[in-house]
Amino acid sequence: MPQAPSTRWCPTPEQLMILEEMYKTGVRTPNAPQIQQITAHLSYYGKIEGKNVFYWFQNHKARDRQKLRRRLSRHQQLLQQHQMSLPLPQFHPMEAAASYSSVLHPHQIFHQIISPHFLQQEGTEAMNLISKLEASEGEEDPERPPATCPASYACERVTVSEARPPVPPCCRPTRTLDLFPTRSTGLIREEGSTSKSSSCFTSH
Amino acid sequence: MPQAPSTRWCPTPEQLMILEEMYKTGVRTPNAPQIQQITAHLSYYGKIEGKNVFYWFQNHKARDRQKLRRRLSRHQQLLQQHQMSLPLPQFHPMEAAASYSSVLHPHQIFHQIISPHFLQQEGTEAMNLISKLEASEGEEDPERPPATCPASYACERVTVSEARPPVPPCCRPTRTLDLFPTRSTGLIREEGSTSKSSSCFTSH
DNA sequence: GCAAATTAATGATTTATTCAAG
DNA sequence: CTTGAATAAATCATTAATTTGC
Repeated sequence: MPQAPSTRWCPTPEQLMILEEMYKTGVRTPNAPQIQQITAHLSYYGKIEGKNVFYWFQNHKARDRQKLRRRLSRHQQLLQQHQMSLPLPQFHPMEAAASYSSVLHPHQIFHQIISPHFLQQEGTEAMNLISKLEASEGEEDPERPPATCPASYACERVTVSEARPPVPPCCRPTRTLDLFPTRSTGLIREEGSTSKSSSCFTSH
Repeated sequence: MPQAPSTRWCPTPEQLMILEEMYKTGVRTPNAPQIQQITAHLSYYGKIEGKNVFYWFQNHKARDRQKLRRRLSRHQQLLQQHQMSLPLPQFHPMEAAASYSSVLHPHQIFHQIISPHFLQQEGTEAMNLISKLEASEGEEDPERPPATCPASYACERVTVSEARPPVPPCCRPTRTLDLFPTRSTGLIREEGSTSKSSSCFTSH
């Protein structure tokens, strides 16, 4: 492949890595001299112009903000939805929230089966942290030798599993799965996409 | 108690299969309700808690990224060797950092070069910069729907594109899983969609 | 073949960052 | 400037694979 004209800058992995490092370090809107300098360094790894550097920071910063905004609005929606009654038969708050907008991919989430217990466990993580901090009494989960639960985020203790016997490996049903019904999908996007978190819905 | 305590969750093949399917489909960071739901379903196949699901996605995602990064840096090295002929006037920290392989220590790297005057950015100058830098063709647009990938890591331009189709029918266990929908959104960013195929399927 | 010894995977924790709100 | 919220990265720890000596 003769390599098309290549109308625009295509950062090499090294360049990208360096730029991201700088971003992490705090660089956001480098001024002309800075850009020059950066460009000079990056040019070692491949063709690049000052404007590329400039645009990169502009875009990166903007997209970062955008990402956050999205997360935020999603989160808010989630909170809001929690207070409303379920609009649709199968549309749960979380789904609605998660699937929302900007990304235009309303997909998400496996709704369907949402069992009743769903709505009651929202207490979660806050509780977790609190109990953790208070070093209260261990409730369920007698045997949790060390650190008890999930550190920061994680999760809520789902008690769902207790509804069913452990199912020793040898007894596992093999045929099984019946899974999720489908439709929705997962959310994708990237890591942050969904509203955040695995926890936290307790409003704050 | 003859039975060893078994300190950590050991996913059953079915659970693993389902989780991987979900991952492939795009699920990356399920939020609490989603985790609950997933947990509820998976609990049918064996003991499992919400935190296990949470951790699984965290780890899987992280290791996927890690894998990609590793591939990338290898690629970089190759590229570098190509350019290695260029004499270096002086080896700057950033270059050194960038050039050395996978696990680089992020912090510290750029501090020296940048910190000093770098952080004193002046917002207003941005516009002028464009002209200065000769930003002739106004391309990039800061706020753009994430149709593509968020500049951030995103494009770590992986050359390995592996947009895989939703779920190849042929690979689905016949009567078992019925997994999900599968609709790929193709959004996945940095991590390729692949999930590792786990080795744990056998035995258990 | 089969365990003890090693090594590879991967579950679980901890630590650092990021942006925004107060 | 500090704190809140939510990770992602780094790291620790255990389990499963495998290799190896008999």
